[in-house]
Amino acid sequence: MATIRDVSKLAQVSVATVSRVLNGGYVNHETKKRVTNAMQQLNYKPSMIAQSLNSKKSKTIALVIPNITNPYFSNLAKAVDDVAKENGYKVLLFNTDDKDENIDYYLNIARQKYIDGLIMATPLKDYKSQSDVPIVVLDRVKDKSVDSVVSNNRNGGKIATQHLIDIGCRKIAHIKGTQDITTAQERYQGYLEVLSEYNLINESLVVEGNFDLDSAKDATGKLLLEQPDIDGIFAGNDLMAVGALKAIKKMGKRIPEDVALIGFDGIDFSRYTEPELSTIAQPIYDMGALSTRVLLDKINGLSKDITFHELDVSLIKRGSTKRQSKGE
Amino acid sequence: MATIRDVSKLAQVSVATVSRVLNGGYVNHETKKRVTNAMQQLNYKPSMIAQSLNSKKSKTIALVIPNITNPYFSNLAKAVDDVAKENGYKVLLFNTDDKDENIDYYLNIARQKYIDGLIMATPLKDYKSQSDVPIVVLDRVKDKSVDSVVSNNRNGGKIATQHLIDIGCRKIAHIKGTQDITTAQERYQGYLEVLSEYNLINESLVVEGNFDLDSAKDATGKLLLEQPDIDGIFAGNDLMAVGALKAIKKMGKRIPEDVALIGFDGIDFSRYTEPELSTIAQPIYDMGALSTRVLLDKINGLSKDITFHELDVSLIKRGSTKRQSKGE
DNA sequence: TTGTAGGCGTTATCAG
DNA sequence: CTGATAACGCCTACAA
Repeated sequence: MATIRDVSKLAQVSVATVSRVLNGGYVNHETKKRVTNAMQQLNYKPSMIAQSLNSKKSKTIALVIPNITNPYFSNLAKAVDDVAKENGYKVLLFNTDDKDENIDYYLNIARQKYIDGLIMATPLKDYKSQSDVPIVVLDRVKDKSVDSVVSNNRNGGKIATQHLIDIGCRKIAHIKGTQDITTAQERYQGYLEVLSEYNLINESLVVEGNFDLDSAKDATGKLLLEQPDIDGIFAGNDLMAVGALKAIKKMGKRIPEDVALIGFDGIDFSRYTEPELSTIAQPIYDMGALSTRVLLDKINGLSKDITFHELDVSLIKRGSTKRQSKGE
Repeated sequence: MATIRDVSKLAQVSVATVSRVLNGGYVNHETKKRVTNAMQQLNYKPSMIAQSLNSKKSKTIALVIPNITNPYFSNLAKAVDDVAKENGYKVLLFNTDDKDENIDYYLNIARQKYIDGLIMATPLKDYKSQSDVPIVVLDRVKDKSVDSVVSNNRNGGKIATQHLIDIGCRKIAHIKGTQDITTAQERYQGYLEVLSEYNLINESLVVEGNFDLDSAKDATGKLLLEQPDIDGIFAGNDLMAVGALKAIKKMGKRIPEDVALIGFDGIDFSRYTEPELSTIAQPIYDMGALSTRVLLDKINGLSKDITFHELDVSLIKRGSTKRQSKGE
């Protein structure tokens, strides 16, 4: 590993000069050429570690997510990585495994490695942002003391529910997500709001799932057994919608003829089912990209004040809600 | 940010002593207590960057994958992260975006950041492993000069094909993956081997997909149009199997009655389809975990020689191949 | 335009 | 058992 000193010797200049050609300072054209030649001969690349030690910056950001295996988060990661790369930043992956308790562990590592900033996409309640590194959070509105990027979940819940009503559903169930997660609350809120407009609210139509397939499958199975006349289901996310779909089919009901079904997220695999799932698409990639940009701006001091971005969701109509507009 | 010097002052000892309590050297019990107290008061955490500068190690490994969005790789990433975390290592994410040309870029970053080792899960042809950092590759057998972890793709191809035969298929098509990828070649090989045993080989039954859904859907559509009597399809991976499934259904054929279908990988979503997909499951998590362990052993000098691990795949029978053992 | 020297935070060596 | 001090590789005044 060639060091700056090796280069300086070979080029017969001081290390300061080498450093200058590296970072763009005043340096004579000729000597500059000598230096770059030397660098190439030695295949010299500056040690980012040494640079970090005195700049206290690392040109890397950390992405904190509960589970990279979840398509929602892997898509997010892709976006973050893309934007980071564009700007010469690296991405350290912090997969919390849904263990929010360990958040301090990650925060400490961030400090110790001079991580320049964090993107937190974990549904963490509240952590005292005692840390001094810039942070952007996703999907958390509670505390407006942090920069955040969210999508309009409440509105999404409304759109989904309204869509079910539009295609003729009158007994609409909701498989809600874990309620300590704000996004789940909001989607539920949206659902309630629309139903109340139509005087269709019925508490027994709401069950809670775990944001995963199996919990939703079970819940839906029971629900359908108790109330066979349910004609529409809004699932809190796509994964649960798949679970619901399986339960519905298992009972011998047809989708969408007997029960219409809509999910939330707009994950790729919502297209894999039969029928394909209608869903409320979140601009996942955009959210990841935007939060990264916001973070980088923070890091580079381009933006000083706390920002709050809310992105729009959109309805994707597919087979699972495609009816011959029976009713209105 | 408290430094070791701050601690040393507060505890009234030299930095050397602080360093000793940190790394476990001889130090008097009393003074040790003073030091740890000081550390706590100051909320001192050693700078990993400074440590790295000294040791030329970073306690972080890099994971190089083509696309984190692909469930295969995100599951891999999870495994790598788990094992790394267990051992106090961090994971830097290198998402190549299928651009293998940039591999040098990543290799350089690795050098410049004193990355301790790399896990390469990209279907790269060959790169001169001129780098001196330990590397473990996944899914590449060509060159046995590198440590590698693979699964038995050829055998998987055989098992899949044999299974189709066992349930009575006689005209078995194969949607193979891009053939510059060794794993795709091997699966294809396995397919051919079994068919040749039964004298069932027919070149017109093989088409190439792009490892993604849509390409496979198109390919299968055409294939089925030309040869309506195909009664079994082995897809090169699960994603393509989903594509095939859609094409089959679109033609009004039943699965598995008219056409049986089997995929490869064992990705979660192979359960989301209707019927659920039979598949050859790779021990993805195990592969990721194992390769990480191999890498860490390399890093810590516990293993000096080049190792080659081949893991077994397993047949998962599900709805898409469930027949009333018609025929043999 | 170029060189010298001090500092970034730790660890390791070598005396005491 | 403890304390100076030199490295690690780079950047940045400060001088020249």
